[in-house]
Amino acid sequence: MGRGRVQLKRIENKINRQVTFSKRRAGLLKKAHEISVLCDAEVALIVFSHKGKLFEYSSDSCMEKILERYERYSYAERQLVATQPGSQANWSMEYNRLKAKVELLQKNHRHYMGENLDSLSLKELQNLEQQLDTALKHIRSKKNQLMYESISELQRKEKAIQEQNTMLAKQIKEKEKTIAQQSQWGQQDHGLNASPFLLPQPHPCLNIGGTYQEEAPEMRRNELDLTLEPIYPCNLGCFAA
Amino acid sequence: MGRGRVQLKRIENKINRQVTFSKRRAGLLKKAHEISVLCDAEVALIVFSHKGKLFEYSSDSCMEKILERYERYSYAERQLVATQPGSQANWSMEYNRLKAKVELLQKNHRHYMGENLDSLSLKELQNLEQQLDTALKHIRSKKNQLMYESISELQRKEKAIQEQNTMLAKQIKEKEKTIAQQSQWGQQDHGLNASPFLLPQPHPCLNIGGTYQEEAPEMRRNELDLTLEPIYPCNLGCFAA
DNA sequence: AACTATTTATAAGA
DNA sequence: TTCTTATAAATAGTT
Repeated sequence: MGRGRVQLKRIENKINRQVTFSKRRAGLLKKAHEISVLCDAEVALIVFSHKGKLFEYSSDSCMEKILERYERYSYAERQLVATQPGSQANWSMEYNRLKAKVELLQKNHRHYMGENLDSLSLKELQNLEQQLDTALKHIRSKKNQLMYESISELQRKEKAIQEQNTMLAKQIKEKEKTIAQQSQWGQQDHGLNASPFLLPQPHPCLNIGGTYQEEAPEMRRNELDLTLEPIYPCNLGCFAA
Repeated sequence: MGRGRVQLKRIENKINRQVTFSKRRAGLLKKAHEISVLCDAEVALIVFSHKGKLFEYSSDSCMEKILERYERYSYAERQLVATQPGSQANWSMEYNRLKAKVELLQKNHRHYMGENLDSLSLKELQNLEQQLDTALKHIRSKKNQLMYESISELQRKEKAIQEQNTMLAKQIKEKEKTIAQQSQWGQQDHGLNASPFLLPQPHPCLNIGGTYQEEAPEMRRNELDLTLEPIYPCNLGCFAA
């Protein structure tokens, strides 16, 4: 794409290569992100430049999680390190123990993901089903709780702001009244700027009748923005230990 | 790129999402390959579809190599392991890596069990919910499959036994006929116990008309005992270490 | 699985 | 490096 057709071979000009790398890298990362969002896929992308610099992208679940899932999938089982003599014996044992643990956990995890079910009996499947069902209930309950909390919090804030608005509007009315009275009395006093708390925001309220003030909260409730997350997912910082 | 501008958000239509995934995946893999060739870069790309299918690309040096390089890079970056003297450095690093893996897996597992949900964000909860939902569907599908197989097997057996019954009943009728004939002819022969294949079970069939024989399999199909499992679920033997 | 009207990506130039 | 622009590629919607 660009002014000329491009041959699929290493760009020999160093500058050109660097520039192309820069541009295409950006494009590649962008596309990786797009497919992950559009198609709800889990994507991990790792790029080492010719000079060895690392660039990476991973969709919301963090890189380590994805790589782990990958390793589970393509188990190019690495050979267990042969037991070694002397002081390393303990290490080796401990290491193997951990490794077995990991394998067991991964196997279970696969089952919890609904994968590799062929090895399970009907009974085991029933157990698994029940467990996941329970888990799902907990998760949904927690999710609902969070959402309700968000809504409550937003409503609380909204109410507070609304009250502030009302108060400010009242202040303005009083000021206007005072001004009107002063005008009636034909006095030349300059009281226009004597309102120290007057903020710019409340101005629109001047045009609002009393009943609209009542309706506003209901009207706005349906417009609450529940997109609590930023558009660009950031890594969860897992696996930091 | 295409006939319409595209919003960067999950495509809700399942068919559309699948098609787009297919197309964009091809594009992404192609671009990954191009940048690796054009710019002499090392690229690893892992994509899990929404359904959990794996697609991957890695430039000439194989995936495992790149992932290893990645882990080395990111571990070095985080200065996870204090540099240790002598030959134990590698062991220690590897050991800690595994340990972290175990912790991560255990944490995940708890989430999959619907526990320790307080640390999760709304978005993470949503992801988890969806994943469990999918898993549950797979599990239930597998369970149903097993149950249907059980039913088929039982029906097959039932039919075989029924046929045997019919045959035996026929034999008995013939014997009775013979006996009746012998009686008619006034012979005193004791042929009552002369039927070596007579079993106690088939007796009820003697009272059954020919048409009922046809209906019986259908009638009984609904009485199949499907309580194949004991009520008490047992653990899957996970994580005994 | 093909077909296109469009949008995007990007090579080359500044 | 960054911006611009002409053009190649990718792809969304359609058939």
